[in-house]
Amino acid sequence: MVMRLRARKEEDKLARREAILEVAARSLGRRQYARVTMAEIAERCGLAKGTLYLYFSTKEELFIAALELELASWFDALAEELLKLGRTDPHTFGDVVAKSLASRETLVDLLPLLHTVLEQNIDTDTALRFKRMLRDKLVACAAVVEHVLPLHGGDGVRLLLRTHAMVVGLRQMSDPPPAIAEVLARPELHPLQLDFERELSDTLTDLVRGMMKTEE
Amino acid sequence: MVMRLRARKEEDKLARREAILEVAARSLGRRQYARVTMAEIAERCGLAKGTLYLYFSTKEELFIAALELELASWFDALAEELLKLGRTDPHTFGDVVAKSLASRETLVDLLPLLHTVLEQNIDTDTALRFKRMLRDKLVACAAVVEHVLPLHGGDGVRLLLRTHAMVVGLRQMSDPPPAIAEVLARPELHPLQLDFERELSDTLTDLVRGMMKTEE
Amino acid sequence: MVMRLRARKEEDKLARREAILEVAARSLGRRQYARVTMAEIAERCGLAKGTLYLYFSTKEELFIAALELELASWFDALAEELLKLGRTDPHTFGDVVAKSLASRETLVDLLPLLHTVLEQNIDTDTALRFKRMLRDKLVACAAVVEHVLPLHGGDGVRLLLRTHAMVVGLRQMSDPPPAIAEVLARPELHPLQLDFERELSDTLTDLVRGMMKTEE
Amino acid sequence: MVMRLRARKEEDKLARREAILEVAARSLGRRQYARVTMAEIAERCGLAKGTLYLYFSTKEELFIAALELELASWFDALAEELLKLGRTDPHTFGDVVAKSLASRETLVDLLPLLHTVLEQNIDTDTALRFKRMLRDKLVACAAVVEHVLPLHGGDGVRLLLRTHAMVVGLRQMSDPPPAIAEVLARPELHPLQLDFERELSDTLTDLVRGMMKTEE
DNA sequence: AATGAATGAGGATTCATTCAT
DNA sequence: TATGAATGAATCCTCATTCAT
Repeated sequence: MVMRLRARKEEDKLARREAILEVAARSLGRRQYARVTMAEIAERCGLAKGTLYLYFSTKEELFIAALELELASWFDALAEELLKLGRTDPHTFGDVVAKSLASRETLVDLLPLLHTVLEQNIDTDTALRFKRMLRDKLVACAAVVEHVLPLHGGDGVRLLLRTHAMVVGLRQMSDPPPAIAEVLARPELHPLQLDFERELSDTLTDLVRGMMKTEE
Repeated sequence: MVMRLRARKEEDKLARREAILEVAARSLGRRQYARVTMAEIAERCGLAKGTLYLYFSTKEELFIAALELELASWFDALAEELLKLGRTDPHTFGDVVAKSLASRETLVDLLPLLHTVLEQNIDTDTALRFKRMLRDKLVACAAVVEHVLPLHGGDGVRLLLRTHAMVVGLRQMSDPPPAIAEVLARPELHPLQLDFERELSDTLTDLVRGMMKTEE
Repeated sequence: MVMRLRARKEEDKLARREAILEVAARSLGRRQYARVTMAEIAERCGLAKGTLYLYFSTKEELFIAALELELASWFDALAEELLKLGRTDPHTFGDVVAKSLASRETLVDLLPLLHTVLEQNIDTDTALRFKRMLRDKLVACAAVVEHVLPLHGGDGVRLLLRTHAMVVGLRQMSDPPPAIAEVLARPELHPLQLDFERELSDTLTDLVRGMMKTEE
Repeated sequence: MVMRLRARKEEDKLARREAILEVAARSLGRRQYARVTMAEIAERCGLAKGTLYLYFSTKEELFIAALELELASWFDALAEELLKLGRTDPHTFGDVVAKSLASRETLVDLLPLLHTVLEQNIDTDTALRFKRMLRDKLVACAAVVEHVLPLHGGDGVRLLLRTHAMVVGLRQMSDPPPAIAEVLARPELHPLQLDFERELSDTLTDLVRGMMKTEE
């Protein structure tokens, strides 16, 4: 990813902004946030360090913008997919959600940052904007969820928040760094191994089942 | 917490070790791992920085040992409590587990570190020892879980891992730093607010309900 | 101060040049030179950063030109005023000079830069031009000074140079940044507080008295 | 100046502290404060950058401490010298003061920093401590000045403050960087050349004369 | 002539870790 | 065993200046 031209037009600048966001998200991978340096991102972008700061005033702003983008896009995609699905069952629902998340590696990498580092270093305005976006998308998507599953009122939001929590926790358990993966490969440690998509799907299925049962 | 004496005997050394672990765990709180410095821990212990390195060879070893301690103790306590409980229902189970976790702040603070930073910086031996401990406790506790709840075989382990995942995710969502808490206090952002214990309890209840054998 | 039009004619360019100089001088205030950025000056001018470089090839050139303007204008004004005054006494002289400087904040802000930063970063040509201007004005003004005060030959120049030195030193002592001003407000630190104009006037009065021919 | 040993004893630490201060002051010379880097000072000390921060928490603290040291020592030395002198005349006084300052290059280099950068970047506590020291020394020295010269009450402090101002201004005019010195060497610019000690001495002589004259 | 995006050298500061005492 | 002074790599960010448009 090399960008040499000057982004003079507004649309070029937006494009560059997004390009940076994508590079940043991909640079993170499963690494620690602190290990990703602005210098590295800049280099991968083919830009100078200073240029990054033309687009984002701090490292945190850069990453929260990346998360914002990914998150909004995921909510939209999920809502659309569920809408196409129509009335459905817990198993299918779990599958669809798990698959949509498993295919969005960068989102899943970014998500744990939110509470871990980003929220500790952003200003009120940024936080407010982000949280509002989150709330809007969440509520909108929750309505769709309640449309395709027979849940109690308010359980759409609840289910999505639980999904969020589950994703953060599961991802960390299912995708260890190579050194740990090697250790986990030993037969006696087999019970500690998890497949992200499969486990998320199963968990959601069970969870939805449990949330529906209450109904009667 | 000030320790000035020399720990000459083996038992003194162990006591000091644990004292350090406790201080470390409490020092973390809801802060970023990177923000907790070895200097700070040393000072709180009333020890010199160098002394910490007599007991733990790196910062990561120190924190993983702290987690190990907390985790083992929790598994044991939970197993015991469930055993006392005997055959039970999803709701009670959820309550018991949630309460036992909510009362162990330090464990809950430490848990997210495991995959986020600790596993990225420890050597194979430490990892192996930790994972083995985890497996042992997990399997033992899972047996108890399957004893008190009518689950399918293997679902005890599964439920505990899901609980682990849930705890990591939920905690981060339910205990934001003050600046974010303030933002979340706005009425329109109310849906994003969560109470850790209550939400964990409810989620586990629903999850267990969904996992239980249909008792036909 | 916004300038949007293109400066096509030579006179327009000169006008713009001076407009920039004025903005620059005013931007400095009592701040550190390093804290005044070219970006800030450009913005205050309503110009782009690059445009500044069409008029001045470095930041230092810009500021030395600003100083040059202020200084020349001050010398001229002072000479004129003294001429109007005619033969006078030390006290009146001190008053007049002090008042004329106190009313030229930007000059007084700019003056300490000369030796502190500007002279460290300008090329020989600029230095030569500046120094020649200074010499010319200085000598001319000194002649007037010797006309209104009974000084020994050569003491006009000497007095003006001493005034220059005094202004630089006094200004820094009499106009501290707010945080320091607050500290100085304490009663026990009262002896360290100075009023620029008053102190300059008194000092010059005393100095002239000491330099005057003993009128035997 | 290379220091390799560890300063374990309090007195060693103090010695090292002062060694650093001296290196810092000497590193400044007639250069811009911003051009002196912590890295350079560290290297000249034969220390690591981090070590500097064990002794001074910021660059500003380092330089203000250096100034404090020099200033206090100068006031003491001057007071002592004047005391030895006993009742004296303006000319001798000017000579003594000028010589004592001319022999303290580092003090004279440091002095202009006080108002230019240091006071813009220090916290209230440091400022207060510094100003109190300054006041104490100033008042004490002023008493001696009034003892050796027939001045009005309060004129001792006034004279010393004027001296301070004069020093800052004169030094900058009398010791230009080489490039400027070369320019000033031209015959027509001769009036702009000053010798620090001589000019300071003469100015003080005249100033004191003027301050005494008022008397009658 | 004017723009402003891009540059990139540079600098202060932090902190886990080492090691002389 | 304990200390804490010393280390030095590492990182974020700034800003004067350039240059493609």
